Amino acid sequence: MGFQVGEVILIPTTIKDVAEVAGVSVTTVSRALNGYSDVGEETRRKVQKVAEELNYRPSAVARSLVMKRTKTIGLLISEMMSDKSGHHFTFEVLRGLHDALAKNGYDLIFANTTTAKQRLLSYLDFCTERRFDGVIVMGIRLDDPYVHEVTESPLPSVVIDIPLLSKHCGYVMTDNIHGCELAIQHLTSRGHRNIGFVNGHKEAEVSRQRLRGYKDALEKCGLPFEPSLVYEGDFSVESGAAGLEALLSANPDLTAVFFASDLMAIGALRWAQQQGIKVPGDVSIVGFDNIELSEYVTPGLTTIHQRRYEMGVTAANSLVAMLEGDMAQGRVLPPDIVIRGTT
Amino acid sequence: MGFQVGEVILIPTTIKDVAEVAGVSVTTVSRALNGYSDVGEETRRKVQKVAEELNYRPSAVARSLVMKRTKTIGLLISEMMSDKSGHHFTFEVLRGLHDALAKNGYDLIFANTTTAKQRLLSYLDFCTERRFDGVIVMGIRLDDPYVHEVTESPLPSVVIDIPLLSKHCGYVMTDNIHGCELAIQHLTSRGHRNIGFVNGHKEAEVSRQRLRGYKDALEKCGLPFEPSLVYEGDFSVESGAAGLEALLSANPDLTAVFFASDLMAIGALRWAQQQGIKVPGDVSIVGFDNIELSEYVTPGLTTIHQRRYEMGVTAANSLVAMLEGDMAQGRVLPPDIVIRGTT
DNA sequence: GTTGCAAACCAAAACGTTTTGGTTTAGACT
DNA sequence: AGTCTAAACCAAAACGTTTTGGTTTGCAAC
Repeated sequence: MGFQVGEVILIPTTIKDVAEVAGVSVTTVSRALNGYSDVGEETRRKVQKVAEELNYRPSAVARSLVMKRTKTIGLLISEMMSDKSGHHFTFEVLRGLHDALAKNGYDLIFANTTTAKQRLLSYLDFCTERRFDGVIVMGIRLDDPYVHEVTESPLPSVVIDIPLLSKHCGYVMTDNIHGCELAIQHLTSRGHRNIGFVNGHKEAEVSRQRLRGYKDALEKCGLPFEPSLVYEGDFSVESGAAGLEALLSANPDLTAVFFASDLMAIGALRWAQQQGIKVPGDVSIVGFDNIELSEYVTPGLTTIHQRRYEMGVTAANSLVAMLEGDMAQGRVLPPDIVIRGTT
Repeated sequence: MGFQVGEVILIPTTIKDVAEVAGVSVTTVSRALNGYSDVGEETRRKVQKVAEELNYRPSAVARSLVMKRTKTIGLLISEMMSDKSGHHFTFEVLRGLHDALAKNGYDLIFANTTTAKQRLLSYLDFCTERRFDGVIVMGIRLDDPYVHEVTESPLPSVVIDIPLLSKHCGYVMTDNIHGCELAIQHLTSRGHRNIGFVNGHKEAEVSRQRLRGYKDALEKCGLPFEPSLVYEGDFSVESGAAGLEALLSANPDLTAVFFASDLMAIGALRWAQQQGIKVPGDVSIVGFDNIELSEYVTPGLTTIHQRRYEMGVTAANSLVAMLEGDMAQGRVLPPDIVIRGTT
């Protein structure tokens, strides 16, 4: 008897123990500790004292079973966001999620997509086994079939960076269209007319949006859209360098390039410096994300800031609201432009 | 009846449902699905088929209650590691932890130290309520009283970066002494004789070790230890700059400085460049950690690499081993030196 | 035609809570 | 003296599993 972990046996006090010592029923202990009104003041104090003395901690497991809610939220992250370079974006969102969830009494359980694969379960099955109250979905590729199983299920979910809205599925994302507009406007205001664009891979919804934003912004500024000015990268440092090289050789009169991620912009910046191309002298560079790195490269990277911590908080609060009966919502956060040395 | 989340009611199939449809007892369903031998082949197939059809997923909650183990590991991180700059170190360790735990069927639950504070519980009480099977402790200040409550309790734990070893508490850390030796040896091999040291705050065990390592290495190289060559920072970018400034003004003949973290080294590097001090021309810089950033600053930062992902994996495996009855262990991982442009 | 044994199955207890639907007691009102 | 009500308490059911200690059946061995 007791809680078996390894060779050790932990024996946490149960409500029964408290009841016996206090000389009342378990019902009374439960109701006394949970603040119900049908227990006498004296009895309540007695129970509290005994519970304190025995160091009683109600089992979340037992409670979850009978209450039919676990107060746990699953965090579904794809490798895309949890790989070696994922931290720049992911970590801050995570902090926001955690802080807001903790404030509401929920715990966050990691369940990156390998967890499920390890156990040969679909994400949804995994969530069902663990009886999560809700799920946060993050960095999922549009072509991942399992993710839709989750977002379409009745399990309440909030998706980050894909605008999926249904009865049980809300989302949070940055206003990418406006972000691109800020970037292009800034470049044109500095006199640039030939502005290239290096996008992320097209399995990401944000890539679609940013391409659209780039086009819209050009139009707004009265510039023509030129397909040869667009390069499809994959968000990585390497593809940024490759993108700049490709665009420059195809368009020698290019004077500025907008990148769909800071990591790509930084890759391009390094490549340019190695090639003796001056930034911003020969070519100006604007990134997207405002990761911490962008402040520390030389020259500092001009970029579009995403409120990552706030995205986490918003997603968490949105999910909690759904769990309390609110409608699912889509929330779009405004970006800001941060002007540094590359423009 | 059913699982209540918000207004929605999810009704997962239970073992009872499967039993009824398959026309057997719940005992048989349980034993059939869990591979026991006292169930006929035909019955087993029948049960499996029905379970599949009804999409049955055994409740981890109910199972935890009766099995007296939750297959969950708590992750205790202090603000120190989960603040805005924490990701450089924390995220990789996290990945290692998660990957290794998932492989063993354990889930990782975030419980940064604010979680507990929010709920007015000690960390240990929080762990007890959630009935974690074990805990990973990370980035805790030496002077945090609650952490010792955890590591001294019978709850199996593995601490990262503090050498606490007892019956139920193991640890994983980098060989800081050797790391410092690598750094100092590298600097002396380049002819430096006056080598300063900017340490982290002294509430961190790693700071103590790195100071010791710095001293030992000087001695090994036949150089005298000079207290005025040591500055106590706090691991932050700002304190790195302040450290370099202070050391330089107190010791004009300084030619190299070793920093206890990359973040501080980078702060110093930026400050130096702003002041027109050439790196590595006027002063050489070595950091510690090898965070991703250190590769991208200009010039690239020479630093001591910590195997962060491996630390996570090692800690996780160590904890799992303890849960299976092994002794708690202390494991020390070797550092490497990464030579880049600042030396 | 017992006895013994293995194979296949099952009823019930246990895990630690919350909640439902009571019962008991004491005092107030007729 | 009887009825009603409110306050204080409690027994038992429920949650969904695993496990213990069986029982039943059929067949081989004597």
